[in-house]
Amino acid sequence: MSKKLVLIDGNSIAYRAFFALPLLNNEKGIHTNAVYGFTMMLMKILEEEKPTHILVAFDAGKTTFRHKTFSEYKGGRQKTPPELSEQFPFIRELLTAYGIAQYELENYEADDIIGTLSLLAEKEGFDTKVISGDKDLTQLSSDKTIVNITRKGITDIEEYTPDHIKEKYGLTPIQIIDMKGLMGDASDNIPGVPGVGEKTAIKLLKEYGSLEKLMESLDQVSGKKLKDKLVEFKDQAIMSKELATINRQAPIVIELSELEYEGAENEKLVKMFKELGFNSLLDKLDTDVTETIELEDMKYKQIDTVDQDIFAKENGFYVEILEDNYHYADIVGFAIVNETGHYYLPVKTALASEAFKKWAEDESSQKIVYDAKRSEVSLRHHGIHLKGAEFDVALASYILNPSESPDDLAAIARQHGFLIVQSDEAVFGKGAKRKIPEETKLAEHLVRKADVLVALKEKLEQDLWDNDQHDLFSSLEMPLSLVLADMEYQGVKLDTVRLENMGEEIKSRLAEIETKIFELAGEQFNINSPKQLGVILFEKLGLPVAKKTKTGFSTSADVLEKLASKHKIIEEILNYRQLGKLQSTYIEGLQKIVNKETNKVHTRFNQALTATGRLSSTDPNLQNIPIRLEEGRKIRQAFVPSEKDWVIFAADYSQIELRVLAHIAGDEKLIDAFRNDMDIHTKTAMEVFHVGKEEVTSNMRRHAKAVNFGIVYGISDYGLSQSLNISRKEAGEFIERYLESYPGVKEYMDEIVKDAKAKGYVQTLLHRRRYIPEITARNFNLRSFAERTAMNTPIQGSAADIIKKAMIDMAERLREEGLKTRLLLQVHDELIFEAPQNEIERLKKIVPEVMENAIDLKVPLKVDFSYGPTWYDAK
DNA sequence: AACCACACGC
DNA sequence: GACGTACGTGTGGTTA
Repeated sequence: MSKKLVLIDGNSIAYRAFFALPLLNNEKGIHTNAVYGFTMMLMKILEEEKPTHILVAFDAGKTTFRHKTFSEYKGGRQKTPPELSEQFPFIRELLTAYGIAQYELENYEADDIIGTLSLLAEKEGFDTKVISGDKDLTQLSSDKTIVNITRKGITDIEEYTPDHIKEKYGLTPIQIIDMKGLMGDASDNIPGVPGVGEKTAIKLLKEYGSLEKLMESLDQVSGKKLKDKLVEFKDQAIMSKELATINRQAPIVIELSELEYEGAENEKLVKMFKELGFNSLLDKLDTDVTETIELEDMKYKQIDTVDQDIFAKENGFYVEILEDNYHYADIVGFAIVNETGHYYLPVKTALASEAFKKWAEDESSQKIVYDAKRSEVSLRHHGIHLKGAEFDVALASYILNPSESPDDLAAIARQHGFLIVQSDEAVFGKGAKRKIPEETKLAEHLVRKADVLVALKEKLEQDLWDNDQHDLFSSLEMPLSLVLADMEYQGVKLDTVRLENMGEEIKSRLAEIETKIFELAGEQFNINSPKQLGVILFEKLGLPVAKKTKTGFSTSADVLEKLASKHKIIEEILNYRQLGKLQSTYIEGLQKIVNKETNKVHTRFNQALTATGRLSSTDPNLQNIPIRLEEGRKIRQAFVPSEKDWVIFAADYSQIELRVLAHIAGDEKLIDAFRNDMDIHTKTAMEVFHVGKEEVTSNMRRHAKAVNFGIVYGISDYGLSQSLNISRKEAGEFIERYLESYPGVKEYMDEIVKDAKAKGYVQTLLHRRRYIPEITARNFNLRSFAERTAMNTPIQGSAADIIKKAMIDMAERLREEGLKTRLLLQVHDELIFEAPQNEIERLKKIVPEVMENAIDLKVPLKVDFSYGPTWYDAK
């Protein structure tokens, strides 16, 4: 068996983890982010690399042999933050529990230990993997040694093989040292040659091979300035190279055989993880350890005849369905836990029982559930209308922290310290192996879940009160789940004949385009393969390469559009892509999921997913049906009312996010613009370009629109530059001018960032929260991203609050007025209904009225609507 | 099965 | 001195 050695640069990884993750605390107030990140990284490495041998190297003292060469080495470095220093003992302890060797050596750095051991390992025929956050280590890369450098965070890595280095820099691994010698390294305070950066260094090395050879042939170097610098700083360059060179002959006493990895001591790890509060990592450990020690016997009663005695005023009620998609899925079992006891109800018993149905439909009997909508919809398929589901643990958890994404009840329970439930994956298995276990195992699992629901409710409800979010939960999200359940259950009717015809037409057009493309390319290939397409375009046809992805040439639409004038094939490919997308995602996609008997599609709205509070839609996603291009928009002709002589009625908020911004920021100009119902993009163009209304050109309006878009979505200057195809500098200037134009907005942006820093979170008009720990990050990008998030979330999130409120109000109004009209879909700022012809006149009044009055802002909300025989016509 | 590149909506 | 840049869903290709 081949031998595999993993060498980890301990200090570097700890640093990376510390700066990449927010400052987590465990219960005792000890900082744990670096330990957590380190652990995640270790778990990943152990799983992916399956090393036979492993070692973590640490830097020893402050000074090393390099300081003799250059006393300023690593000078000017900020000292290690105490929040990080205090975590090193835990990392050491963690490694001990993992049974992983650690090593440090007086006068040497971790680099040198790794360099020495990897050389030894090469001689002994090991395959070696080096893990670090420091690119210097790439000089160790060889055909036996691969160097992984963390890119962002701790788990995203870049793999440096000699080939990759060649591709990236055009250099051999050894030449990396020469490069450092020439360009220096600010972080280690290695001076290099002033004025020589990466580009110049690479150029010189490609020409002369090494620093020494370069110095021998200095007279041949082109460029007087460069030559002078090289002459002047020759000695400094040579010293820099020496500093950057990893010592591969360090006096190490440990032997490779001592590094053998024999596996972790799971019990120690479990104990440590618990102390550190790493509950989410616990179940990644060997499952028997965590679960056998955690779970004591759960006493429950299996119910074969339902009688009144098993119900109470407040009940934990768990409805189990194994499939992801709960429409038409089989219910697997039920559990009820209340003051009278713990009960497991087999499906057959429950569904055949009148008493059970009566209880489920009894509003006054309160149920604490996990995923109310899921439970409601699946019960409705059995003729049961679930009522009294007043506390949904999944929704409560989401409201408390929308950025967490627990994937089952056990995960939520664990977050709150309840370790009495196993994960669904552990009980049911995953992927192809997912199945219903034997009944006693199933029963116990379900009863545990119902049990923990009751415990969680108490905890979560208190947290909601503490955060002033109880109203958001009980008056918005809970009632909304009922509205959404109705929408999903109702479904949307498709004209499948129409869909089929469109599919036929597209199919023949695709075939034509394909023929043309093959002719133009001079050969046949898979147009859908970016890899093959790249070879054709950029190698065979020799088109200029504008952008590369990490796997090869980029062939994305924005790249291709720039090549359109260079070759006729481009236009055809763009066409092919467009039609192919319609065919595969929309025509075939919808056909795959439509109910063959009713011709309806039943999407699922995920109410507990996005960090901003928006909904999402899956199977099918009905929130991304084409509209921008006419070709695709026609897909909407296949969305029709489910009853004869009904119509589709669509109503959308006009500029809801910018109106929300006007309100939150209290910007007078923006408020004024909306009160006067101005075209906001034209208005913005007038302000940003300092022109009158008449002088606004379409291009100015387009730019202004993109800036408004950027504000709403929190994009960066880079993002804006991409969407407008302008330089980043220009984009930055646009944003600046925008903020000058609307000083109230500028003030809001500054305040909200400050506020987020102080509180650690931002919130929406209806108290939806989003925590933004990265706001204090030292890493510029991480922090910038966090700042944009802080600015954007209250805007987008409040808009989401408002439309959710409108949905609830709308459902209530339709009920009150006894209308047959049904709400079918929500697409972030619009609501889509199906309605009988004879209700249209009333809807024209009611819908805008309800939507516009969902909330009271400093500016009016404006709703546009339209209707027609298909969704397409409702435009 | 997991990952990527790409494309659709807001 | 570089980082890598609204979000979410689904598809086909590729690789493991």
